[in-house]
Amino acid sequence: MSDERRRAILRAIVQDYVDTSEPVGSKSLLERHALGVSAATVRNDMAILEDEGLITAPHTSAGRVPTDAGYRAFVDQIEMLRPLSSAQRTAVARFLEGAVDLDDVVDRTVRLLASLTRKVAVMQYPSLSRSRVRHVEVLAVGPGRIMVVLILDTGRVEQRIVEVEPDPSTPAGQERLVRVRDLVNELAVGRLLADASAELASAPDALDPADRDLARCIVAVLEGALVEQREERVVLAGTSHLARLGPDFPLTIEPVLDALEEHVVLLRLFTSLGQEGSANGVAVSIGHENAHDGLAATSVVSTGYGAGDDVLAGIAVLGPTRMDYPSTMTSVRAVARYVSRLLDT
Amino acid sequence: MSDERRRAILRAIVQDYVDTSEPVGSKSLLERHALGVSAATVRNDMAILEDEGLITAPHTSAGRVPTDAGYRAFVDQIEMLRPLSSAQRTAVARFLEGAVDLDDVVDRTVRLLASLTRKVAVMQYPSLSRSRVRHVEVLAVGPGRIMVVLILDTGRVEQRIVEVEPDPSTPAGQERLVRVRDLVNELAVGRLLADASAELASAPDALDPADRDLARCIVAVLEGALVEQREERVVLAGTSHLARLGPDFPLTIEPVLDALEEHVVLLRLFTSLGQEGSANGVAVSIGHENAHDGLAATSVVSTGYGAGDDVLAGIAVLGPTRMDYPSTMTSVRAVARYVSRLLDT
DNA sequence: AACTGGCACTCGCGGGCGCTGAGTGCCAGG
DNA sequence: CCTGGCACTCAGCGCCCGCGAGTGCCAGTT
Repeated sequence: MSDERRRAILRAIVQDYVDTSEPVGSKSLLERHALGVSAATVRNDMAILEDEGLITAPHTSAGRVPTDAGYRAFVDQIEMLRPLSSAQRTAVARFLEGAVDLDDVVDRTVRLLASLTRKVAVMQYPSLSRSRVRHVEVLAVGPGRIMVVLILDTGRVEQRIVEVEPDPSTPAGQERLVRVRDLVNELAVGRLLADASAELASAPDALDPADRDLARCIVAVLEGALVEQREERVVLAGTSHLARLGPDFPLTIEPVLDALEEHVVLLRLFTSLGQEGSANGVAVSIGHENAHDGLAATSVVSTGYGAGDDVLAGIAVLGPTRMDYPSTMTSVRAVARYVSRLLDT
Repeated sequence: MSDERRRAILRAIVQDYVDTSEPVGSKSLLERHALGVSAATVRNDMAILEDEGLITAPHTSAGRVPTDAGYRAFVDQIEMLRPLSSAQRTAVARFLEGAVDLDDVVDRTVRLLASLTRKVAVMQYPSLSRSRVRHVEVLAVGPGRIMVVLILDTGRVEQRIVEVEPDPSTPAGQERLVRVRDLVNELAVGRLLADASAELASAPDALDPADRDLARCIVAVLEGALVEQREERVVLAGTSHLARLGPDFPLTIEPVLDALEEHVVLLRLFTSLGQEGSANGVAVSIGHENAHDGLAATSVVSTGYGAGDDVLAGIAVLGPTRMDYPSTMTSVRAVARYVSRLLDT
């Protein structure tokens, strides 16, 4: 029956522990929060919370500290996020305003988020698979080699050089290139990369045999680019904030730094974004919930961003499990929205 | 007159301190090194070395520790570097062998160097200014816009989209593009980017007026790419090794992490490479010698690499000033040589 | 049944104390 | 110019002890 109160106590413990970074005991809890009960009652509830595995005592006769599961419960019961303060909001807008190109947007965004949250910020470049084709260009470079250039609406440009038969640098070859290029553009422009790729799969059949090989080759390049969405670049900032991780530094910071260097690991942070964890559109992964062992002492707050409705890529913040989840979630969400709006133009 | 002996003592102090990471005293020095003199003599010499600012005592009645200047003197008197052990050599070769493209070479190299030295490795992508032009392509993308693609012999591809008058997508415009492109290629292919740029500066004059604007435009793009050599990408690995920096972590690691995030700072590490500090071709920057304040507690060992004789870019290792300079220098030089050979093919 | 006040118990943390040992500077003698 | 010896310093370590925050449990109240 006192379930509601126990939730409140858990919430209070998490808040105090985040504030003070010291284990919190029944008495000091009452000093800071006006729960309507006595210390003894709080103690009893704490004992129950400990049985449930939500909090734990580092030593006998010390206060309690939330466990990963405790933070999880705390995060799950968050219903609404306060919006950013207006001062912060203008700071965000101002900082992002000056960006000149895509690289600059990403760079500024990730730095902004890092300094806003005082944690490590991670940002994925807009995903190829979710962006649309703006133009495909094909050109001959040297005998027997062509270059395929793919321009996407996010401003990304991908190019690849491939060998091809027959020699495209002859006049006849040139003509063929133009023909195939026009066809490809007609079919692909304006579509999602994935859709375009599917659409084009059947394209070679519509051509006369001489052109088929060439077209297949171009399609293969597009598909290659699609597959490489996994190899997306990831940018990060604010690693120095890791220095505030805990008192037992060297042990705890080392695996984290290692993890941050593995781009594969970083990209995996964003895989679960489809599900949209909380109702707020922000996903939180706490401590051991993280796939990578090196991140067992950290939590990741992530969300997606993108022009319009499409989720192009992910953006996240990484910090100690002992973090101010609500405000971090607010910051991540706000920055994601701003950058989305920015990319929309 | 005992100058030679004092040098030997300094050398011994540096070696012992690097090994033990504890201040070294006169007595323990004699236990590990067969200098032909007594402890008292060593003490006297130490006092002199301290007066010269090469060593310092953290507390009264503690041993001595080398200062930045002490390390400098130590490094300057190194004459030859031992080559890599054959086991290491095969490990290096094996690790780099599997690289599939330029990105992979850089990635593997920097990781290799980090794990070899157990320090942070920093590597600059091959510099544009030192690489040669392989091909220039120009194509119309949409009305009034052309795309200039620059292919370099290091495998890099740079592209830029620019607005141009008159409209190049008309048949006449197409012809113009081809004409100018052929001219540019004729003049630029095979040259260093810088040379090509200079050569092309006068090119527009040789064309009839209608083509001039277009040619100027292309030249401007080339020059833009040249200027951007400063914005070269830098890759790093092994940041987790920073955890072994010193006992007073948070204070010392934080500014270093910050510095590592500023690519401008990292690039500046390589500016002095022209001078070729030591006779070994490896440059060392110790503690406060570093331009950036955040690196005051670290030393940087750097050298250049590149296909053939040209120095394309830099590669470096960053670690605490208390490091094994000779072996670090050996590793850096060896890896630079291997990667140079690799790029030469 | 649920809450409260009280009580006995635990134990981490910080301060004070004294010893030890490595290290130093200096001096007188070879 | 080097050496052995001597007196001095002081950081680090181990030890002890008291404080105080925190706990669990129990008996009493509502």
